[in-house]
Amino acid sequence: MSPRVSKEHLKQRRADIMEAATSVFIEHGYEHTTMKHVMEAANVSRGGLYQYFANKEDLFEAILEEGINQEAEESDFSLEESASQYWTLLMKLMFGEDGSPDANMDPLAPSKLEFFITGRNNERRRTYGEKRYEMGVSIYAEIIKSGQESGEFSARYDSELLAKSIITFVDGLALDHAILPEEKVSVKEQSELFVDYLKMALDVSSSS
Amino acid sequence: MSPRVSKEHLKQRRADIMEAATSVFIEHGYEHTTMKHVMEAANVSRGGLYQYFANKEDLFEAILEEGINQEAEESDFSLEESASQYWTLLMKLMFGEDGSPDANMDPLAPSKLEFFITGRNNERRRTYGEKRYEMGVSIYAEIIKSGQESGEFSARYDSELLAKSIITFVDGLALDHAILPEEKVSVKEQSELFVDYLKMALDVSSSS
DNA sequence: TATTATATCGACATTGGTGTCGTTTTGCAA
DNA sequence: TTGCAAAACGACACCAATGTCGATATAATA
Repeated sequence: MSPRVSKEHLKQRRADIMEAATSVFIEHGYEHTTMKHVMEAANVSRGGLYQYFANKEDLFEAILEEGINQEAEESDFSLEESASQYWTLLMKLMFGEDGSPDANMDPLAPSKLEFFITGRNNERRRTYGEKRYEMGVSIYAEIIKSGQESGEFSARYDSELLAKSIITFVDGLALDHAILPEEKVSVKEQSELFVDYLKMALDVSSSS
Repeated sequence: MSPRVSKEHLKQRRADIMEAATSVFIEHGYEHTTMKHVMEAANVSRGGLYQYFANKEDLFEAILEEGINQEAEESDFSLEESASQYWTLLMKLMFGEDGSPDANMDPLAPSKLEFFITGRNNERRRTYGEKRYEMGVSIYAEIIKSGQESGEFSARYDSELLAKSIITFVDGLALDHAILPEEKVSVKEQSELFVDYLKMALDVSSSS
């Protein structure tokens, strides 16, 4: 009755594998990475790898969840505490900490798209995708709604619909950028234009 | 020196295979369809199939090209002849013949997304994707620019950037709709909202 | 009708990836 | 130290898909 190694070590090993796997997924994409790729990148044997993850899907989902956790703690949000400035909050949510449009995209985004698109006929995967979508929509919608109720935003448009439009924009940009270089897509310029649009739709005139 | 069958027949057979293949791609998606699926759907033997198409990629590209041809001849455009009404033209281009937002999406769209995303590390495929993107952008940009020059549209925003934004929207919508049912995505409502936005950006007040 | 070019067929060898399982190694506790 | 539970290993059997190739069937010609 003695585990070979401490739980610490196990957690660490698992984390290491996930990190190595992440870079593999970034390089090859979801569909084209194989467990062998991961084995090599993580310096782990076949059997060793399968001890931690049942298969590629399991591994990728673990990485996805990990990502959610990280985001959650990074932006453990000033939340509604930073009151009144819902616009700033919205911008931070869209573009990260500095809150202004840039050309930085999540390097894992293309793999995520693959994962959900190619898995759209898989019940489990689709359900999971829906959950994430709803989650994303509700986060944006909540902020917008709060802003509208506080009077900071115009209530001309439905908050939920605006939230979905934001997601559509983000997804569309991620998709195009997954295939094309950012200059061709004009990521930054498109983002700025979209922000302009949001300002109109929400009647915000902030110049920051 | 006599072919076994007429060229007519060969064309026809090829077309039949492509049609059958299309429905297979729609059902299973690009990555998950196999040549065997196509063989069965098209009632053709392995050897027979490979006589017409070297592999799955070749087959899918043929379908893509076919699609472009069809679109081109469908909308062999009143073009700049239907002059002055660039807005109508724009709407037709986005939403098809009736020119108003609906929830109809190209059923092959999800497979197309797969094809380009999963092939983003393939030189040939990426180049092809870029060509199609540029093509799409230039079509929209041209109409917008014409409208701006004719005075029908405001020239406040760069036509190229607006064109890219349209593509981003369309792609984003296709992506989300590939995974989620259209009610969840609110395809029609989002489209209407986007059209509103375009009206603002182009200073169009048409109520049609 | 006989001939022949070739369209079509389907069996096959090959490939590449998966998940398992018996063996070996190793860190911790006694 | 020593014993052991389980972590790590890697060979292996399996499977699904691919592209090829020699054999066969058949439509046009002569």
